[in-house]
Amino acid sequence: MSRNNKPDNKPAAQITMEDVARAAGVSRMTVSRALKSDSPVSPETRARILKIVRKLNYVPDQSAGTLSTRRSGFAATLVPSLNNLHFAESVQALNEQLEQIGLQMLLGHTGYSAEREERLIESMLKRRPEVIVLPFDGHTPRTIKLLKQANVPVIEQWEVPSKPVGYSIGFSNWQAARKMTSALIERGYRNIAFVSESEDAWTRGAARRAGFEDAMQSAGLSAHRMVRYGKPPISIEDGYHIGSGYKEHFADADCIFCVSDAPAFGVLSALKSQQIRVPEDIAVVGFGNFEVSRFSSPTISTVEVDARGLGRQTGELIRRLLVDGTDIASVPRHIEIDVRLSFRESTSSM
Amino acid sequence: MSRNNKPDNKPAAQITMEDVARAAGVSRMTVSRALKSDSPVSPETRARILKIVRKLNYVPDQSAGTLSTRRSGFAATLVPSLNNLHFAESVQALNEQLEQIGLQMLLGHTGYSAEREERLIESMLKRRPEVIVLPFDGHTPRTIKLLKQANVPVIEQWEVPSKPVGYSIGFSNWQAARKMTSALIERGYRNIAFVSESEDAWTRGAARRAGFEDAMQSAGLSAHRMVRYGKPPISIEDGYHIGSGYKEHFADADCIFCVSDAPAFGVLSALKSQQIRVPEDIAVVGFGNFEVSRFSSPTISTVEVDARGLGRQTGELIRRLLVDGTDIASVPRHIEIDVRLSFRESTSSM
DNA sequence: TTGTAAGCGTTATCAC
DNA sequence: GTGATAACGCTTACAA
Repeated sequence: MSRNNKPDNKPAAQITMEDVARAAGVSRMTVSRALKSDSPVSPETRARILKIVRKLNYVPDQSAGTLSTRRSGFAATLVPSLNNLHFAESVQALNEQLEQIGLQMLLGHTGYSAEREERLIESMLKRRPEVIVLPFDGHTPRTIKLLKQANVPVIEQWEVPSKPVGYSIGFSNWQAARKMTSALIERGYRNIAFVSESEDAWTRGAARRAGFEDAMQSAGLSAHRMVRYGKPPISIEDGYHIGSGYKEHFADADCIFCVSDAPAFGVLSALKSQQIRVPEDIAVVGFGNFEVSRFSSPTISTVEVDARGLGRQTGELIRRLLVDGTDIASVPRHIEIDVRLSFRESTSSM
Repeated sequence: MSRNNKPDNKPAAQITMEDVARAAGVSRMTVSRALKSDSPVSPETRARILKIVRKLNYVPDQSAGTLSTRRSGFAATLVPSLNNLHFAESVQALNEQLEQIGLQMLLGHTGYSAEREERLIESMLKRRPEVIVLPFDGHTPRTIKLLKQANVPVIEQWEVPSKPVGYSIGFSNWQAARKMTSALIERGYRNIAFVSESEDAWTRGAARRAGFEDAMQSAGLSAHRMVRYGKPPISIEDGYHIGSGYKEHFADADCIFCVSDAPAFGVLSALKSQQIRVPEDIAVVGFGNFEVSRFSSPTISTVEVDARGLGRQTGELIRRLLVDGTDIASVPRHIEIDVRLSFRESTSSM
């Protein structure tokens, strides 16, 4: 689709370095140097130039700079969805780091779709990002090819990829869910149900589900109580809907393990409105440690994941990879994010 | 801070249009035309060129394109914080629209700081955005100057600016809070307290506070029950903290009106843990209609704001401004977003 | 410390 | 329908 700003389709002339140079009676190069704090320019000329820069409100055109230096200053960043405080927080923390490094984030959301991810990457590559950050949720073969050909560091987040494209930062969702499930079994729960999205192929939600199944089967228990509902990201409302079907889904269950805190809160809400007591009648467990689960009543047991920390550490990894003076060979290929189980009021201690 | 990818500091050579042209036995221009669907190229040559493009995995460098066409394809977008589902949803909705128009979002968060906003705008202007979207929370004089000089459409969101820089889309926070307060008074509440951030100068939170005060005073009631706590964005946890000081703050109040749903949920949680009944002992009201307030118990009365709709309509406004074929003079300078009061269980109907 | 010249990779423009 | 040439605004590399 074509765009224009002016009816006559001629963009307004911009103020260029040449204009500043002329006004200051120097060459473009001197202006260019005056704007870089570490370049050799006499203090007087620099002062004079900067004064003119301010007077003319000159703003350098970074497209031209990029073309010349072959450094875009972009960090391509993909998230599954912003509509999830976890991802939003990690993006915000990462963005704060990027600003310090002098990188501008290019943000896109995949909507948990590998095809959308492929399109986004394709379009972002036109901007020549210096690093690519994306969630590990399974990529298309073409995505992987594009990533490798981009010839810049690739960082996969939120998982421990079996076949990493480049760097990775995260934790094993399978392990985490398995650990929580085992802990629940240890606390005496036997008929645990699992709540997750309906279309979660390749997502980390599916890994959690598999971890749950493995833990149950290893303990000789049945993992047949599976409720699949709602497209990713599964919401509070989806959880409420599921919880409203208590008799159908959970009549013989003693615990409901949800793929994230959002549906856990919704399930809790639905159970409450049916006068079903938590944890006396049935326990509810989430995943992610969203703020809401610390203040609901009862508070929700969950798997604590430090989203801000993940974002911040991603930024630090990028700094080590891109900023001068680091031995790139010494940078770890994977950074493990700790998760811990947090038992609160929605499960009984038994 | 300087960056490099390679130890030798020489970026890898990229595949250029020239490479494709050579392989296809045509000139660069023909390749360029073949890649634009609406340019005149014979079907055969186009097919041949596209085949080579795919084989070489050629990705055009948009920096060069931008330099030539003077169109960056960027939409600078600022939000106060992503750590707020409202903003996150509006950003996501806007981003979906932008993709259709063929614009790439440049995202930054101001953290409710006018100085940060100024720095962000300054840095984004280097990318020559074709449109600038930002929250109305009061700008520095320099920010306003920068915005005007940018010579592109500016869209302020979430308020009805008294002195708009360009276009605007939103609603009057003052009016909305005033309306809710009046409705609460009509329902019999007299000693209403207001909960808001501690440092909210220039923010929309302050406008809500002022609307509350005006409504109280107009009704001959005292607006002295003000609790200010937590930096923006005020969180669930801040609300919990405030609610925990029930005796200190709310002993003689009959209703707590919170500047957003997040602290309202926190207040509710704290009251519950002190065995204070809502709405029997005291009512609680929020602002924004976050998902959580529809599923808490009791459900929270609030001012409904359609964040996704605001994002979507911002995108539509941009389309009208930038896409060919629209008479720009016919585009409204302000788009009003409807808000409605939603009374739920946390207030009694009286 | 400053300047000159030659690109960076693309597209607008004008020929043919 | 296709090509040659000249920008676009900046920085690298080298010279003075």
